Amino acid sequence: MSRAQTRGSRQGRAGIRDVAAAAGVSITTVSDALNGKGRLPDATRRHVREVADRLGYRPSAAARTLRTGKSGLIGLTVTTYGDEPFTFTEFAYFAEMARAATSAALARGYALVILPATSRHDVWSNVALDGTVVIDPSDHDPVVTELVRQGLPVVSDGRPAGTLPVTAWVDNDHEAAVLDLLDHLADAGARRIGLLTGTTTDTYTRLSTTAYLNWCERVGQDPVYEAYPAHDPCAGAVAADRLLARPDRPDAVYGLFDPNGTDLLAAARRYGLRVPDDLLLVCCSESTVYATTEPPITTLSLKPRRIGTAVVQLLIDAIEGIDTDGPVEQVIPTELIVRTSSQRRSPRTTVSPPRSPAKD
Amino acid sequence: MSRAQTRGSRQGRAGIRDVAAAAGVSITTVSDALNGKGRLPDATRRHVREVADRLGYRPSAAARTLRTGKSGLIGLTVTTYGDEPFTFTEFAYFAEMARAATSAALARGYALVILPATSRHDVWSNVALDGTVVIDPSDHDPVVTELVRQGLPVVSDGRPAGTLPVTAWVDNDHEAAVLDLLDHLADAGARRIGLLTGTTTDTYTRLSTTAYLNWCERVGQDPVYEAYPAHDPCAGAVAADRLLARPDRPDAVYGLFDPNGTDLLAAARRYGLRVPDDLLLVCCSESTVYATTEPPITTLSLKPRRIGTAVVQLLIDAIEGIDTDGPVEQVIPTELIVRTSSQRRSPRTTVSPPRSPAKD
DNA sequence: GGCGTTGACAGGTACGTTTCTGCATGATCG
DNA sequence: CGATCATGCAGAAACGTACCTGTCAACGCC
Repeated sequence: MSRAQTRGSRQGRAGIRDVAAAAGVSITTVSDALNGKGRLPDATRRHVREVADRLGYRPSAAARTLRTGKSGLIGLTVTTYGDEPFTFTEFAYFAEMARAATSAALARGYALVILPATSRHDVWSNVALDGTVVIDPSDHDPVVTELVRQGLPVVSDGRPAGTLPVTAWVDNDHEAAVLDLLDHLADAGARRIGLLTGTTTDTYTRLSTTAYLNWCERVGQDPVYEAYPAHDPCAGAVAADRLLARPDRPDAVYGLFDPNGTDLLAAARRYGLRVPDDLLLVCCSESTVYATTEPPITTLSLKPRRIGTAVVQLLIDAIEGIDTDGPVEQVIPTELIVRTSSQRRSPRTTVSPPRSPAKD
Repeated sequence: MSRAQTRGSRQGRAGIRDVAAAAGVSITTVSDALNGKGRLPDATRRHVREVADRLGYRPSAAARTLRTGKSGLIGLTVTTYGDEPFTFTEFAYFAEMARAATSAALARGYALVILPATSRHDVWSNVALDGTVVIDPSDHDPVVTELVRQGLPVVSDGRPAGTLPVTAWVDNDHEAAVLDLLDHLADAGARRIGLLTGTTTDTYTRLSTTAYLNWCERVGQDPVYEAYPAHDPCAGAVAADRLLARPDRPDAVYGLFDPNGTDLLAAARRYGLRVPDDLLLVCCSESTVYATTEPPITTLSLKPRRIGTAVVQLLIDAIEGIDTDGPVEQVIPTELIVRTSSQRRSPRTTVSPPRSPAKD
């Protein structure tokens, strides 16, 4: 059996060799013609392209990756709780962030691979990545360390704690956001502001909580807060209830996590507290449901779409060698979407307008 | 410069050659030792493994893929609206489905790549896929056709319309779900049930709408419905308002899309309609916020987690050659989560319990 | 003691690209 | 008119792995 026969009879996809043979040119010419490289007359280029189309030729991604060292794939690392990737409470944030990141990556010719932040590197080593986005990495994340050791650029969503050697990071200014928000509540007449926070040690929770404690110290208020494991969807409702059941019940509450708004609203109803008259409410959320709750709830948006886009842009810049020295930092402003729940004297009982389309 | 020097001085990752040299064995032995193949004494196996660890050896995914023809990557195709992948209204469903799919894939050693359902195959051909999950493919989806032509298994979430040659599909029985739901509303005393539906032609919308029309014909009710472009987050609120503003205002409404619950609730408040006394409400949603709205809203869950898991299992089965003839079909039962909004006479004013953890 | 048999490894090829190098051919120029 | 040079293309060497095909020793068997 000759080589030619072997080639010719290959079932499945046509290779670059087949195209070369069919077009009567060399492999080099085919590669150059299709990739727009080399010095070829337009006639040859067109001819090759046409033959390739006719044969339904698709270059092998694996071979290209092996040869060039670039796969066009970006890892999207999500924290896992138990067996499941990403937490329930992060849904809206994660979905929006991932959506923007996917979109930004595709626009630049990259695709996203969802990977868990487990240290089992058997999954990681099975996929050729050009770089990785890490969401809220822990202090000395072994995955990040390993990736950086391999020379891969790593950009984190969330300020890296400790000496984590990321290529770049994007984050909000969580302290400023919380302080601003607490001032807003105080302006609306809050005397004792409570906090619904998490027991986890991630950067977001930590920064937000210390910002709250600092604010309390500054204005001379005793901290009133309940912490619960944020990845447990039930625990939030229980913690909200506990917070409002305290003898030193707060007259305003900020909830750090997405579902806290409905949790707190339900708890307030149980205790006969009117919002915003007896209790001011704000929570950090990307969900649009809070525009149509009764009453609509003020939310703090972390702008996940801008974060997702920024993270991917920085990563691809690093991949494509737009080098900078030292980690690049980018701070995305938050947005406080003020609704009825945080305005003590509602100006008038307005008809709540339809949700806004959430443009950016 | 000798070859050995070239190898030795290679910056970056160590290759299988380096491991073989350092361990004093051949490349074959290293490959066999690490992959658990061949006939090697345990001593050699351990030795090779240890040397590989010491050198920080990670096999090249690209080379492995090129050699074996398997990449361990599964495409997750999402419909795009404009530039953005997946729609806003699908958030909770998509997030849960993707979460389950990711988890199931990882458990079997595969990773998910998010890809848009655009026909621009330049993105597709840049990544080596072992198979693809397609969410709600359109009638003669060119992407699906192309993938199948390449011999890749394709499993769709949603019954394929027309003669789309998918390997397998998973879906709910949407007709049965809608009929069941409408019966439930009728049992609760509804005399005229309205529908909030979409203008898109995807299978879900189409099947659900025709099921509604059939039901109306069967019980002799005039259909009362409003259709709107489901991918526009504002249009839902407007359509909900329009539906309740009609002269033949329904006394019960089913909303096909996730945000319809809050949209309808807000509209009902504008018109002074009490839920469930004046208006019964059900919507199709995976969101847990409907457990804590005022009143809690009955939802139809499509069980996206079970769908995501099933889709991935079927796909990997096909990839790994557990062949079957003809497309495999799997129907996942829906679940009607009955809450206050669809019970005309609420048995007693219960304290609404904390959200359930949504186990499956 | 010749002979299949089996264990333990080495050599070499193929996977399908990209790209470096090289070789003709004709054009340009001093 | 020979030297130089751009042009258009072909050959072949990688990229790093997996696996098929040996080879060589030791070993039991009649």
